[in-house]
Amino acid sequence: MRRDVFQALADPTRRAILLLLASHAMTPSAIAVEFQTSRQAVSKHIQMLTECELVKQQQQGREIYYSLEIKKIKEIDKWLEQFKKIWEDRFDQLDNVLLTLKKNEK
Amino acid sequence: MRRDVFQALADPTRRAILLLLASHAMTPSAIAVEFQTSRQAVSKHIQMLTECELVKQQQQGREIYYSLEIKKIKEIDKWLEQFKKIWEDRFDQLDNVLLTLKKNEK
DNA sequence: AATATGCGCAATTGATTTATTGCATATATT
DNA sequence: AATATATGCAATAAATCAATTGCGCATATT
Repeated sequence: MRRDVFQALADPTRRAILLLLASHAMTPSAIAVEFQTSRQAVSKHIQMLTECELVKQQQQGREIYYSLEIKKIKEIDKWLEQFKKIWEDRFDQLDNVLLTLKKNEK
Repeated sequence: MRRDVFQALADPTRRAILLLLASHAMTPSAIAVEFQTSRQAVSKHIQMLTECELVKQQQQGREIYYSLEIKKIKEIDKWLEQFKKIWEDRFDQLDNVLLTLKKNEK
């Protein structure tokens, strides 16, 4: 079973759950009422998010509050940074082109 | 068929292809030799990346060079920004805690 | 103590994905 | 002109995923 952060983000419901949890911790049942799916479906999504460590839990009596694990979100950002170097470089190249054009105007 | 950027990133081979194309444009056959999969499998991945506009093509004779579409990568970054606000806020809160502690020391 | 609620776990089913195989088409090479 | 190469497309099979259903267990509520 594939269980990495990117696989977790592939599902729109899971992305929505992450956004929900971003503002405050919630129980699975509370999350379920926000969507059209069943509590069990949400539970499955949460299970995956937990396995990927995108979400952490805190038990309170019989309720379990889930909240966002920001560390992992940062990992995605790290992966993106590999590309940021490139797009900055390309902007640099574009800048150079513009500079050359300006010089030629003179 | 789900065909969004996040779904495209879910597959590790596709992520690797994107990284490959980040440095320079490549043909499907050239990409295929870098991995263990067949050319057709790579072709399928590229097809999906094209549909998501993560990749653009440029035909040169019978060869097709694929290269990264940086715009779309930025879209992922935009999605992440929703969370960045939160984690910055939480750092602010942490800063406040530290400040309070320092004040109490005095 | 009996009942209700919140939750996880397992089995099942249907949908979606991934990789393979085989083929067709267009462009090079000989 | 014949052959080789680069590629896309379609059909199929295998793997994976998502949602439902039904269950059991622990914690609240009455």
